Amino acid sequence: MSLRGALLGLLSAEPMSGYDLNRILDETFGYVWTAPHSQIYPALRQMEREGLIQADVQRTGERERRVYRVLDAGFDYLRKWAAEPVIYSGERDAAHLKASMMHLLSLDECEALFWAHLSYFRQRVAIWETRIEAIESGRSTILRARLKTMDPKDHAKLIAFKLCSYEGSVMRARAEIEWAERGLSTVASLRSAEASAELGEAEPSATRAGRREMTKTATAVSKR
Amino acid sequence: MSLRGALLGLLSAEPMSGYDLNRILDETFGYVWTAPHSQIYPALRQMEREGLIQADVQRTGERERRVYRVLDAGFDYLRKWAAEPVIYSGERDAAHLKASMMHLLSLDECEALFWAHLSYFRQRVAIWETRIEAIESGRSTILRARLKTMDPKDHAKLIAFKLCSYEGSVMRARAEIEWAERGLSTVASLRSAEASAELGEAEPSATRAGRREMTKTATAVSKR
DNA sequence: ACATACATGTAATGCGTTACATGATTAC
DNA sequence: GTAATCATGTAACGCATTACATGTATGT
Repeated sequence: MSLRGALLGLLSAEPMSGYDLNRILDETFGYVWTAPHSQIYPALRQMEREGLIQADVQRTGERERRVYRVLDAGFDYLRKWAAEPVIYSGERDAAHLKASMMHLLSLDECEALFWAHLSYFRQRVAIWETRIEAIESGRSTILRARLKTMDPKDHAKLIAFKLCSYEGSVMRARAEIEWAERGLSTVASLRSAEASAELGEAEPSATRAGRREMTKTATAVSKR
Repeated sequence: MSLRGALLGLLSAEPMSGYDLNRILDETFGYVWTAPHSQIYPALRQMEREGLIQADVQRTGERERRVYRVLDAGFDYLRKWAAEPVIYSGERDAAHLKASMMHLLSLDECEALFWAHLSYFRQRVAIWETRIEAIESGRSTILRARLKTMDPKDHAKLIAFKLCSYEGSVMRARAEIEWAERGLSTVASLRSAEASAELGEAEPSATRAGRREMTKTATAVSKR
Protein backbone atom coordinates (compact mmCIF):
# COMPACT_ATOMS: atom_id res chain seq x y z
CA MET A 1 0.00 0.00 0.00
CA SER A 2 1.90 2.99 -1.31
CA LEU A 3 -0.34 5.66 0.23
CA ARG A 4 0.91 4.62 3.63
CA GLY A 5 4.47 4.76 2.38
CA ALA A 6 3.96 8.29 1.12
CA LEU A 7 2.32 9.48 4.34
CA LEU A 8 4.80 7.80 6.65
CA GLY A 9 7.64 9.11 4.53
CA LEU A 10 6.46 12.68 4.88
CA LEU A 11 5.65 12.30 8.57
CA SER A 12 9.07 10.83 9.21
CA ALA A 13 10.63 14.13 8.19
CA GLU A 14 8.52 16.09 10.60
CA PRO A 15 5.28 15.54 12.53
CA MET A 16 2.34 16.97 10.66
CA SER A 17 -1.44 17.09 10.48
CA GLY A 18 -3.59 15.55 7.77
CA TYR A 19 -4.20 19.03 6.47
CA ASP A 20 -0.46 19.65 6.09
CA LEU A 21 0.00 16.33 4.33
CA ASN A 22 -2.78 17.15 1.95
CA ARG A 23 -1.23 20.51 1.14
CA ILE A 24 2.13 18.94 0.39
CA LEU A 25 0.56 16.27 -1.80
CA ASP A 26 -1.37 18.96 -3.67
CA GLU A 27 1.76 20.98 -4.25
CA THR A 28 5.17 19.48 -4.97
CA PHE A 29 4.96 15.96 -3.65
CA GLY A 30 1.79 15.12 -5.53
CA TYR A 31 3.92 14.65 -8.63
CA VAL A 32 5.24 11.50 -7.03
CA TRP A 33 2.14 10.34 -5.21
CA THR A 34 -1.26 11.99 -5.03
CA ALA A 35 -4.19 11.49 -2.71
CA PRO A 36 -7.20 13.59 -1.83
CA HIS A 37 -7.94 14.40 1.79
CA SER A 38 -10.80 11.92 1.76
CA GLN A 39 -8.16 9.22 1.50
CA ILE A 40 -5.63 10.81 3.83
CA TYR A 41 -7.71 11.25 6.97
CA PRO A 42 -9.05 7.70 7.15
CA ALA A 43 -5.59 6.30 6.35
CA LEU A 44 -4.08 8.27 9.22
CA ARG A 45 -6.78 7.07 11.64
CA GLN A 46 -6.21 3.50 10.53
CA MET A 47 -2.44 3.72 10.97
CA GLU A 48 -2.99 5.24 14.38
CA ARG A 49 -5.21 2.31 15.36
CA GLU A 50 -2.47 -0.04 14.17
CA GLY A 51 0.12 1.73 16.27
CA LEU A 52 2.24 3.01 13.37
CA ILE A 53 1.72 6.68 14.20
CA GLN A 54 0.40 8.73 17.07
CA ALA A 55 -1.57 11.96 17.09
CA ASP A 56 -0.72 14.79 19.44
CA VAL A 57 -3.88 16.82 19.55
CA GLN A 58 -3.31 20.57 19.60
CA ARG A 59 -6.12 22.99 20.33
CA THR A 60 -6.25 26.58 19.09
CA GLY A 61 -9.38 27.77 20.86
CA GLU A 62 -12.11 25.43 19.68
CA ARG A 63 -10.18 24.13 16.72
CA GLU A 64 -8.59 20.72 16.89
CA ARG A 65 -5.41 19.85 15.07
CA ARG A 66 -4.14 16.29 15.08
CA VAL A 67 -0.39 16.31 14.59
CA TYR A 68 0.84 12.83 13.81
CA ARG A 69 4.31 11.55 14.53
CA VAL A 70 5.77 8.24 13.42
CA LEU A 71 6.28 5.55 16.07
CA ASP A 72 8.94 2.86 15.95
CA ALA A 73 6.51 0.37 14.43
CA GLY A 74 5.80 2.97 11.76
CA PHE A 75 9.49 3.38 10.93
CA ASP A 76 9.83 -0.39 10.63
CA TYR A 77 6.80 -0.55 8.39
CA LEU A 78 8.15 2.29 6.23
CA ARG A 79 11.60 0.77 5.88
CA LYS A 80 10.17 -2.63 5.02
CA TRP A 81 7.78 -1.20 2.47
CA ALA A 82 10.47 0.94 0.82
CA ALA A 83 12.82 -2.02 0.45
CA GLU A 84 10.23 -4.28 -1.16
CA PRO A 85 10.66 -4.68 -4.90
CA VAL A 86 8.37 -2.49 -7.01
CA ILE A 87 5.63 -4.30 -8.86
CA TYR A 88 5.80 -2.98 -12.40
CA SER A 89 2.34 -3.39 -13.82
CA GLY A 90 1.39 -1.93 -17.19
CA GLU A 91 0.90 1.77 -17.64
CA ARG A 92 -2.33 3.70 -17.83
CA ASP A 93 -1.44 6.89 -19.56
CA ALA A 94 -4.26 8.75 -21.25
CA ALA A 95 -1.96 11.17 -23.10
CA HIS A 96 0.04 8.44 -24.82
CA LEU A 97 -3.09 6.40 -25.43
CA LYS A 98 -4.72 9.31 -27.21
CA ALA A 99 -1.54 9.97 -29.14
CA SER A 100 -1.72 6.44 -30.52
CA MET A 101 -5.07 7.38 -32.06
CA MET A 102 -4.23 10.78 -33.45
CA HIS A 103 -4.72 9.67 -37.04
CA LEU A 104 -8.44 10.00 -36.24
CA LEU A 105 -8.08 13.66 -35.33
CA SER A 106 -7.62 16.87 -37.23
CA LEU A 107 -4.11 18.34 -37.14
CA ASP A 108 -5.45 21.22 -35.07
CA GLU A 109 -6.75 18.82 -32.46
CA CYS A 110 -3.44 16.95 -32.39
CA GLU A 111 -1.57 20.17 -31.97
CA ALA A 112 -3.78 21.19 -29.06
CA LEU A 113 -3.13 17.89 -27.28
CA PHE A 114 0.64 18.16 -27.71
CA TRP A 115 0.60 21.77 -26.57
CA ALA A 116 -1.25 20.91 -23.42
CA HIS A 117 1.24 18.11 -22.74
CA LEU A 118 4.14 20.46 -23.25
CA SER A 119 2.76 23.15 -20.94
CA TYR A 120 1.91 20.70 -18.22
CA PHE A 121 5.37 19.14 -18.09
CA ARG A 122 7.15 22.47 -18.44
CA GLN A 123 5.35 23.58 -15.32
CA ARG A 124 6.38 20.42 -13.55
CA VAL A 125 10.01 20.85 -14.50
CA ALA A 126 9.91 24.38 -13.15
CA ILE A 127 8.48 23.20 -9.83
CA TRP A 128 11.01 20.39 -9.46
CA GLU A 129 13.94 22.57 -10.36
CA THR A 130 12.93 25.05 -7.71
CA ARG A 131 12.89 22.20 -5.21
CA ILE A 132 16.30 20.98 -6.33
CA GLU A 133 17.76 24.43 -5.90
CA ALA A 134 16.20 24.69 -2.45
CA ILE A 135 17.91 21.46 -1.45
CA GLU A 136 21.26 22.34 -2.95
CA SER A 137 21.32 25.70 -1.25
CA GLY A 138 19.97 24.38 2.07
CA ARG A 139 16.83 26.51 1.92
CA SER A 140 14.50 23.52 2.15
CA THR A 141 12.84 23.58 5.56
CA ILE A 142 11.63 19.99 5.35
CA LEU A 143 15.12 18.80 4.50
CA ARG A 144 16.59 20.75 7.39
CA ALA A 145 14.00 19.18 9.71
CA ARG A 146 15.04 15.75 8.47
CA LEU A 147 18.74 16.44 8.86
CA LYS A 148 18.26 17.54 12.46
CA THR A 149 16.87 14.15 13.49
CA MET A 150 19.57 12.19 11.66
CA ASP A 151 23.03 10.94 12.41
CA PRO A 152 25.35 13.52 10.71
CA LYS A 153 27.21 10.73 9.00
CA ASP A 154 24.05 9.92 6.99
CA HIS A 155 23.54 13.50 5.80
CA ALA A 156 25.36 12.94 2.54
CA LYS A 157 23.21 9.91 1.82
CA LEU A 158 19.98 11.78 2.45
CA ILE A 159 20.95 14.70 0.25
CA ALA A 160 22.28 12.49 -2.52
CA PHE A 161 19.12 10.39 -2.70
CA LYS A 162 16.77 13.35 -2.41
CA LEU A 163 18.51 15.02 -5.33
CA CYS A 164 18.55 11.78 -7.26
CA SER A 165 14.85 11.27 -6.76
CA TYR A 166 13.93 14.80 -7.79
CA GLU A 167 16.23 14.64 -10.77
CA GLY A 168 14.41 11.50 -11.81
CA SER A 169 11.17 13.43 -11.96
CA VAL A 170 12.84 16.17 -13.96
CA MET A 171 14.35 13.67 -16.38
CA ARG A 172 11.04 12.04 -17.01
CA ALA A 173 9.25 15.35 -17.44
CA ARG A 174 11.93 16.46 -19.89
CA ALA A 175 11.37 13.30 -21.91
CA GLU A 176 7.67 14.16 -22.09
CA ILE A 177 8.53 17.67 -23.23
CA GLU A 178 10.86 16.41 -25.93
CA TRP A 179 8.21 14.02 -27.09
CA ALA A 180 5.56 16.73 -27.27
CA GLU A 181 7.95 18.90 -29.25
CA ARG A 182 8.55 16.07 -31.65
CA GLY A 183 4.79 15.62 -31.90
CA LEU A 184 4.36 19.28 -32.75
CA SER A 185 6.94 19.08 -35.49
CA THR A 186 5.23 15.98 -36.85
CA VAL A 187 2.01 17.97 -37.00
CA ALA A 188 3.82 20.82 -38.74
CA SER A 189 5.28 18.48 -41.35
CA LEU A 190 1.93 16.84 -42.02
CA ARG A 191 0.34 20.23 -42.32
CA SER A 192 2.72 21.46 -44.96
CA ALA A 193 2.48 18.11 -46.76
CA GLU A 194 -1.28 18.53 -46.83
CA ALA A 195 -0.94 22.06 -48.13
CA SER A 196 1.40 21.06 -50.93
CA ALA A 197 -0.78 18.07 -51.82
CA GLU A 198 -3.64 20.45 -52.36
CA LEU A 199 -1.47 22.70 -54.47
CA GLY A 200 -0.28 19.67 -56.40
CA GLU A 201 -3.82 18.62 -57.11
CA ALA A 202 -4.74 22.10 -58.24
CA GLU A 203 -1.77 22.21 -60.60
CA PRO A 204 -1.72 19.77 -63.50
CA SER A 205 1.44 17.58 -63.22
CA ALA A 206 2.10 16.72 -59.51
CA THR A 207 1.78 12.99 -58.82
CA ARG A 208 0.35 11.87 -55.49
CA ALA A 209 2.76 13.36 -52.96
CA GLY A 210 5.13 11.15 -50.98
CA ARG A 211 5.16 10.63 -47.25
CA ARG A 212 7.43 11.60 -44.42
CA GLU A 213 10.51 13.08 -46.05
CA MET A 214 8.31 14.94 -48.47
CA THR A 215 7.30 17.29 -45.71
CA LYS A 216 10.74 18.83 -45.36
CA THR A 217 10.84 19.48 -49.06
CA ALA A 218 7.40 20.98 -48.93
CA THR A 219 8.36 23.53 -46.29
CA ALA A 220 11.50 24.36 -48.20
CA VAL A 221 9.51 24.85 -51.36
CA SER A 222 6.83 26.96 -49.73
CA LYS A 223 9.52 29.31 -48.43
CA ARG A 224 10.69 30.08 -51.90
CA MET B 1 -13.34 6.49 -19.72
CA SER B 2 -10.04 5.54 -21.28
CA LEU B 3 -10.62 1.79 -21.28
CA ARG B 4 -13.28 2.32 -23.90
CA GLY B 5 -10.89 4.47 -25.89
CA ALA B 6 -8.26 1.77 -25.83
CA LEU B 7 -10.68 -1.00 -26.82
CA LEU B 8 -12.38 1.00 -29.55
CA GLY B 9 -9.00 2.09 -30.84
CA LEU B 10 -7.79 -1.45 -31.20
CA LEU B 11 -11.09 -2.67 -32.64
CA SER B 12 -11.05 0.16 -35.17
CA ALA B 13 -7.94 -1.33 -36.71
CA GLU B 14 -9.51 -4.72 -37.12
CA PRO B 15 -12.52 -6.58 -35.64
CA MET B 16 -11.45 -8.76 -32.74
CA SER B 17 -12.69 -10.84 -29.84
CA GLY B 18 -12.28 -9.99 -26.17
CA TYR B 19 -9.68 -12.67 -25.98
CA ASP B 20 -7.63 -11.05 -28.75
CA LEU B 21 -7.89 -7.65 -27.09
CA ASN B 22 -6.72 -9.13 -23.83
CA ARG B 23 -3.72 -10.71 -25.51
CA ILE B 24 -2.71 -7.44 -27.15
CA LEU B 25 -3.07 -5.54 -23.89
CA ASP B 26 -0.95 -8.16 -22.14
CA GLU B 27 1.74 -7.90 -24.76
CA THR B 28 2.79 -4.69 -26.46
CA PHE B 29 -0.17 -2.39 -26.03
CA GLY B 30 -0.37 -2.87 -22.29
CA TYR B 31 2.51 -0.45 -21.95
CA VAL B 32 0.12 2.28 -22.94
CA TRP B 33 -3.07 1.01 -21.35
CA THR B 34 -3.61 -2.20 -19.39
CA ALA B 35 -6.74 -4.03 -18.39
CA PRO B 36 -7.45 -7.57 -17.24
CA HIS B 37 -10.04 -9.66 -19.05
CA SER B 38 -12.41 -9.19 -16.12
CA GLN B 39 -12.66 -5.57 -17.17
CA ILE B 40 -12.61 -6.16 -20.91
CA TYR B 41 -15.54 -8.53 -21.33
CA PRO B 42 -18.08 -6.48 -19.37
CA ALA B 43 -16.91 -3.29 -21.09
CA LEU B 44 -17.46 -4.88 -24.51
CA ARG B 45 -20.94 -6.08 -23.54
CA GLN B 46 -21.80 -2.63 -22.27
CA MET B 47 -20.58 -0.91 -25.41
CA GLU B 48 -22.57 -3.39 -27.48
CA ARG B 49 -25.71 -2.54 -25.51
CA GLU B 50 -25.03 1.14 -26.18
CA GLY B 51 -24.67 0.52 -29.88
CA LEU B 52 -20.99 1.48 -30.16
CA ILE B 53 -19.85 -1.95 -31.33
CA GLN B 54 -21.44 -5.11 -32.64
CA ALA B 55 -20.47 -8.72 -32.12
CA ASP B 56 -20.42 -11.20 -34.97
CA VAL B 57 -20.65 -14.54 -33.23
CA GLN B 58 -18.48 -17.21 -34.76
CA ARG B 59 -18.83 -20.86 -33.80
CA THR B 60 -16.03 -23.42 -34.00
CA GLY B 61 -17.95 -26.54 -33.03
CA GLU B 62 -19.35 -25.79 -29.59
CA ARG B 63 -17.04 -22.88 -28.93
CA GLU B 64 -18.36 -19.36 -29.24
CA ARG B 65 -16.20 -16.47 -30.31
CA ARG B 66 -17.60 -12.96 -30.26
CA VAL B 67 -15.81 -10.82 -32.81
CA TYR B 68 -16.61 -7.17 -32.26
CA ARG B 69 -16.53 -4.51 -34.91
CA VAL B 70 -16.89 -0.78 -34.40
CA LEU B 71 -20.13 0.84 -35.54
CA ASP B 72 -20.48 4.43 -36.70
CA ALA B 73 -21.58 5.55 -33.23
CA GLY B 74 -18.44 3.87 -31.89
CA PHE B 75 -16.21 5.77 -34.28
CA ASP B 76 -17.86 9.02 -33.27
CA TYR B 77 -17.38 8.18 -29.61
CA LEU B 78 -13.74 7.29 -30.18
CA ARG B 79 -12.98 10.44 -32.12
CA LYS B 80 -14.70 12.61 -29.56
CA TRP B 81 -12.89 10.94 -26.67
CA ALA B 82 -9.50 11.17 -28.36
CA ALA B 83 -9.90 14.89 -29.04
CA GLU B 84 -10.90 15.76 -25.47
CA PRO B 85 -8.11 17.40 -23.49
CA VAL B 86 -6.23 15.03 -21.19
CA ILE B 87 -6.85 15.54 -17.48
CA TYR B 88 -3.41 15.59 -15.93
CA SER B 89 -3.86 14.48 -12.37
CA GLY B 90 -0.89 13.81 -10.13
CA GLU B 91 1.26 10.76 -10.59
CA ARG B 92 1.22 7.57 -8.60
CA ASP B 93 4.59 6.02 -9.17
CA ALA B 94 5.80 3.56 -6.60
CA ALA B 95 9.36 3.42 -7.96
CA HIS B 96 9.94 7.16 -7.65
CA LEU B 97 8.13 7.27 -4.35
CA LYS B 98 10.39 4.62 -2.91
CA ALA B 99 13.41 6.37 -4.36
CA SER B 100 12.48 9.46 -2.39
CA MET B 101 12.89 7.40 0.78
CA MET B 102 16.07 5.56 -0.02
CA HIS B 103 17.98 7.24 2.79
CA LEU B 104 16.15 4.74 5.03
CA LEU B 105 17.57 1.77 3.15
CA SER B 106 20.91 0.06 2.96
CA LEU B 107 22.98 0.76 -0.15
CA ASP B 108 22.45 -2.85 -1.20
CA GLU B 109 18.70 -2.43 -1.06
CA CYS B 110 18.90 0.81 -3.05
CA GLU B 111 21.03 -0.86 -5.65
CA ALA B 112 18.55 -3.72 -6.00
CA LEU B 113 15.69 -1.29 -6.57
CA PHE B 114 17.59 0.65 -9.23
CA TRP B 115 18.65 -2.54 -10.94
CA ALA B 116 15.10 -3.80 -11.14
CA HIS B 117 14.05 -0.46 -12.59
CA LEU B 118 16.79 -0.60 -15.18
CA SER B 119 15.97 -4.14 -16.30
CA TYR B 120 12.29 -3.47 -16.53
CA PHE B 121 12.66 -0.42 -18.74
CA ARG B 122 15.38 -2.00 -20.87
CA GLN B 123 12.92 -4.74 -21.68
CA ARG B 124 10.29 -2.21 -22.56
CA VAL B 125 12.61 -0.32 -24.86
CA ALA B 126 13.44 -3.55 -26.62
CA ILE B 127 9.76 -4.38 -27.14
CA TRP B 128 8.93 -0.91 -28.45
CA GLU B 129 11.89 -0.78 -30.77
CA THR B 130 10.84 -4.06 -32.30
CA ARG B 131 7.40 -2.55 -32.90
CA ILE B 132 8.88 0.56 -34.45
CA GLU B 133 10.96 -1.50 -36.83
CA ALA B 134 7.91 -3.56 -37.75
CA ILE B 135 6.07 -0.39 -38.66
CA GLU B 136 8.94 1.16 -40.58
CA SER B 137 9.48 -1.98 -42.63
CA GLY B 138 5.76 -2.59 -43.16
CA ARG B 139 5.81 -5.94 -41.34
CA SER B 140 3.16 -4.89 -38.84
CA THR B 141 -0.01 -6.82 -39.63
CA ILE B 142 -2.24 -4.59 -37.53
CA LEU B 143 -0.92 -1.51 -39.29
CA ARG B 144 -1.49 -3.11 -42.68
CA ALA B 145 -5.05 -3.93 -41.64
CA ARG B 146 -5.57 -0.31 -40.68
CA LEU B 147 -4.08 1.05 -43.89
CA LYS B 148 -6.40 -1.13 -45.97
CA THR B 149 -9.51 0.50 -44.53
CA MET B 150 -8.16 4.03 -44.91
CA ASP B 151 -8.08 6.67 -47.58
CA PRO B 152 -4.55 6.41 -49.09
CA LYS B 153 -4.09 10.13 -48.65
CA ASP B 154 -4.18 9.62 -44.86
CA HIS B 155 -1.55 6.84 -44.84
CA ALA B 156 1.32 9.24 -44.13
CA LYS B 157 -0.59 10.67 -41.20
CA LEU B 158 -1.28 7.26 -39.69
CA ILE B 159 2.32 6.13 -39.99
CA ALA B 160 3.72 9.39 -38.71
CA PHE B 161 1.53 9.39 -35.61
CA LYS B 162 2.02 5.70 -34.87
CA LEU B 163 5.77 6.17 -34.94
CA CYS B 164 5.49 9.32 -32.88
CA SER B 165 3.45 7.57 -30.26
CA TYR B 166 5.78 4.59 -30.00
CA GLU B 167 8.80 6.84 -29.92
CA GLY B 168 7.20 8.63 -27.01
CA SER B 169 7.14 5.41 -25.07
CA VAL B 170 10.76 4.73 -25.94
CA MET B 171 11.80 8.23 -24.93
CA ARG B 172 10.15 7.92 -21.59
CA ALA B 173 11.59 4.47 -20.94
CA ARG B 174 15.05 5.77 -21.86
CA ALA B 175 14.64 8.55 -19.33
CA GLU B 176 13.86 5.93 -16.68
CA ILE B 177 16.94 3.96 -17.69
CA GLU B 178 19.16 7.02 -17.49
CA TRP B 179 17.75 7.81 -14.09
CA ALA B 180 18.35 4.30 -12.78
CA GLU B 181 21.91 4.46 -14.06
CA ARG B 182 22.42 7.73 -12.26
CA GLY B 183 20.95 6.13 -9.15
CA LEU B 184 23.40 3.26 -9.39
CA SER B 185 26.32 5.61 -9.66
CA THR B 186 25.03 7.56 -6.67
CA VAL B 187 25.01 4.29 -4.74
CA ALA B 188 28.52 3.53 -5.90
CA SER B 189 29.89 6.86 -4.79
CA LEU B 190 28.16 6.68 -1.42
CA ARG B 191 29.60 3.23 -0.97
CA SER B 192 33.15 4.37 -1.57
CA ALA B 193 32.61 7.43 0.61
CA GLU B 194 31.45 5.13 3.39
CA ALA B 195 34.42 2.87 2.96
CA SER B 196 36.94 5.72 3.15
CA ALA B 197 35.15 7.31 6.12
CA GLU B 198 35.43 4.07 8.02
CA LEU B 199 39.09 3.75 7.22
CA GLY B 200 39.65 7.26 8.48
CA GLU B 201 37.76 6.58 11.67
CA ALA B 202 39.12 3.12 12.34
CA GLU B 203 42.77 4.14 12.38
CA PRO B 204 43.19 7.12 14.68
CA SER B 205 40.58 7.35 17.43
CA ALA B 206 37.41 5.30 16.84
CA THR B 207 34.72 7.72 17.97
CA ARG B 208 31.22 6.54 18.77
CA ALA B 209 30.68 3.89 16.14
CA GLY B 210 27.75 4.13 13.72
CA ARG B 211 24.84 1.75 13.81
CA ARG B 212 23.32 -0.04 10.85
CA GLU B 213 25.92 0.52 8.15
CA MET B 214 28.67 -0.45 10.55
CA THR B 215 27.81 -4.11 10.12
CA LYS B 216 28.94 -4.09 6.51
CA THR B 217 32.20 -2.49 7.49
CA ALA B 218 32.71 -5.12 10.08
CA THR B 219 32.36 -7.83 7.46
CA ALA B 220 34.64 -5.99 5.09
CA VAL B 221 37.24 -5.51 7.79
CA SER B 222 37.03 -9.09 8.98
CA LYS B 223 37.82 -10.23 5.44
CA ARG B 224 41.16 -8.47 5.56
C1' DA C 1 -19.60 41.38 6.92
C1' DC C 2 -17.23 38.45 3.99
C1' DA C 3 -13.74 35.80 1.99
C1' DT C 4 -10.05 32.84 2.59
C1' DA C 5 -7.43 29.62 4.81
C1' DC C 6 -7.51 26.15 8.50
C1' DA C 7 -9.18 21.70 9.85
C1' DT C 8 -11.55 17.26 9.77
C1' DG C 9 -14.41 14.15 8.50
C1' DT C 10 -18.33 10.72 5.77
C1' DA C 11 -20.78 8.67 1.69
C1' DA C 12 -21.67 7.24 -2.91
C1' DT C 13 -19.98 5.71 -6.85
C1' DG C 14 -16.71 3.97 -10.13
C1' DC C 15 -12.45 1.87 -11.53
C1' DG C 16 -9.09 -1.91 -10.95
C1' DT C 17 -7.25 -6.37 -9.03
C1' DT C 18 -7.56 -10.94 -7.67
C1' DA C 19 -9.85 -14.93 -7.32
C1' DC C 20 -13.41 -17.99 -8.69
C1' DA C 21 -15.64 -20.65 -12.38
C1' DT C 22 -16.33 -23.24 -16.62
C1' DG C 23 -15.77 -25.49 -20.73
C1' DA C 24 -13.94 -26.52 -25.74
C1' DT C 25 -10.14 -27.28 -28.87
C1' DT C 26 -5.52 -28.53 -30.24
C1' DA C 27 -1.00 -30.31 -30.10
C1' DC C 28 2.03 -33.75 -28.13
C1' DG D 1 -4.73 -38.62 -21.78
C1' DT D 2 -2.96 -34.42 -20.48
C1' DA D 3 -1.20 -29.97 -20.87
C1' DA D 4 -1.57 -25.66 -23.18
C1' DT D 5 -4.24 -22.45 -25.48
C1' DC D 6 -8.66 -20.66 -26.73
C1' DA D 7 -12.68 -18.46 -24.96
C1' DT D 8 -15.92 -16.20 -21.85
C1' DG D 9 -17.69 -14.87 -18.04
C1' DT D 10 -18.92 -13.47 -12.48
C1' DA D 11 -17.89 -11.91 -7.64
C1' DA D 12 -15.55 -9.90 -3.84
C1' DC D 13 -12.75 -6.61 -2.35
C1' DG D 14 -9.90 -2.56 -2.22
C1' DC D 15 -8.39 1.76 -3.97
C1' DA D 16 -9.64 6.41 -6.00
C1' DT D 17 -12.73 10.29 -7.15
C1' DT D 18 -16.30 13.34 -6.31
C1' DA D 19 -19.57 15.23 -3.67
C1' DC D 20 -21.53 16.13 0.69
C1' DA D 21 -20.97 18.10 5.33
C1' DT D 22 -19.42 21.07 9.11
C1' DG D 23 -17.29 24.42 11.74
C1' DT D 24 -13.30 27.81 13.40
C1' DA D 25 -9.81 31.43 12.97
C1' DT D 26 -7.92 35.31 10.54
C1' DG D 27 -7.32 39.11 7.59
C1' DT D 28 -9.57 42.96 4.97
